[in-house]
Amino acid sequence: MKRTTPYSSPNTATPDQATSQSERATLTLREMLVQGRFLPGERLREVPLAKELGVSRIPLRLALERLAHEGFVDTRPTRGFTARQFDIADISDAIDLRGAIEGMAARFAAERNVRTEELATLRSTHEKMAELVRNGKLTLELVSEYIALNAEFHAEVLRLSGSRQLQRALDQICCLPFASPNAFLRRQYLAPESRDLFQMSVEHHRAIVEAIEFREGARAESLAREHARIARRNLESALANKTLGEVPGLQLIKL
Amino acid sequence: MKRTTPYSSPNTATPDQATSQSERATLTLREMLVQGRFLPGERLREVPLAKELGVSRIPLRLALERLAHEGFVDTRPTRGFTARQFDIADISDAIDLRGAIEGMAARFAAERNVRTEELATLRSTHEKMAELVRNGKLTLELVSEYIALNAEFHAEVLRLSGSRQLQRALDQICCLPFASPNAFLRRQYLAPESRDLFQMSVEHHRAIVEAIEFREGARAESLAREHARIARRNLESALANKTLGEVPGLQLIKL
DNA sequence: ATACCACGGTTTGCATGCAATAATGTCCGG
DNA sequence: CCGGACATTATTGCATGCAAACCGTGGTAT
Repeated sequence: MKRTTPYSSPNTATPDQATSQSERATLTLREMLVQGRFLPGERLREVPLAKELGVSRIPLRLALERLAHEGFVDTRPTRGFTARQFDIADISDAIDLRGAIEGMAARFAAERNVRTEELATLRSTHEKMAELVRNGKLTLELVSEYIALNAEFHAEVLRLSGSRQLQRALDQICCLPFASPNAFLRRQYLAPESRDLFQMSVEHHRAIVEAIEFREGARAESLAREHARIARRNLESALANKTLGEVPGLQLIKL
Repeated sequence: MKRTTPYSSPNTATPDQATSQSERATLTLREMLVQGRFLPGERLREVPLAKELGVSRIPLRLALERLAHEGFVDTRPTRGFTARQFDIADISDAIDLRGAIEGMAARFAAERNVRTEELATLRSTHEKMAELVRNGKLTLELVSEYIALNAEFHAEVLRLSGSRQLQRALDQICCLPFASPNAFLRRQYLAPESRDLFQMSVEHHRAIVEAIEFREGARAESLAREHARIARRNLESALANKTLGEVPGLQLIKL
């Protein structure tokens, strides 16, 4: 039950490779919740759920406890767990919150990181992304590559901030699948203004690297904040076009 | 195991009034961890710990799981839990992070809250605090009252933000006892510049209310951020004067 | 001397079953 | 016909005990 790297959020792991029953239960249940398998507010009874998941109640309970901390279920003592409902405000705010924390991370990186050569990885990741976007049309395959690089980029900024607390805070926000920086990228790929959005992202990244390099903390911070707003544009666009299907975790939104 | 109101952080509850074994275990263990009862990195073996706490391993395990999410213990699968070590950077960053989130809350309150009469509670809480500080010397008793009002004030700003996500984020940060807005107040009471710091706090609050009232989001945000820095001043001062004892959770800091 | 493996004790992970509490249905009085 | 007390069922909370994974030790082969 370790989340090894930031932004490699839990949704990427598959239940099959779980090392323990409680981990399998956690992964499967989280997936079920994200898929909207439960009605909002629906009570999750332990015995039937355990039978369905093929685990006993003890690991199931541990899984529910974790998911409660991650915000997927609510808990009332001696009255069990209920599926959590999210609304648009939750998504918007979660994205903004991520922006604020990533903003702090970028600022810390700018203010604290001294050695230029430490920026090599960040710069190289940025270059690869810029290359992808520069070279003609993005295929689905290239988008997957972009997504991986994007996760790397965000993780590297976080690493450069050197702050465990920021890391923790971001981990906890990105538990919500729709709050992660990659949440909307597959959908963005389908958007009419797709190309523009990817280009804007890359330009944001470029400027962030530059700001960190020149120790421009305030600039780095506001850039990272604004960068997160692309996700909100995608959210609005997805809502308008009813293309929520491409976005992980958006099935369980109350409209 | 519900945290009903924000800022009424877990440390206030006593293990005696726990309704379940796992809750009692959580409260007791958290207290033990905060008191520095374990060496940093020390492995927490379930059987002896359970015996010491007078509960069985199942509720203890649930407690450990929760504390892992709160950041007090680390976990490695099949290798148990270990006591977490904190350092000065963790505290500083946690305080800054709180400032950032409270800043967002203040901004949201300014940008979203429309009706003036909704500010009545906030204003009244602020007035009471101002009164306390205005009327001569703060006794220990008055400081306790101040602390309660301070929690109320911060909770009210959060409430006015209307954001569940911010609430969640703040709850999670304030799990760390030294990150809460009240963490340093008892210590601040003992500081030579005590009076000035309380006055400064009240002035911050006044300005925050004003900014919210006039919909000055950016101002509200930066005020709330700066307001949190008072805690960092207290931290530095406590470090310099070696008066860490007055600050909850500062026994477990590696210097 | 070092690397490897076998093995015993220790510790975690989990399934089962029981007790206590909450939800639900039933019956009776108004 | 409706509301409240009580009985019944359903559901959570937990203790016990067992099995598997892990760690350290010692012995053996290279």
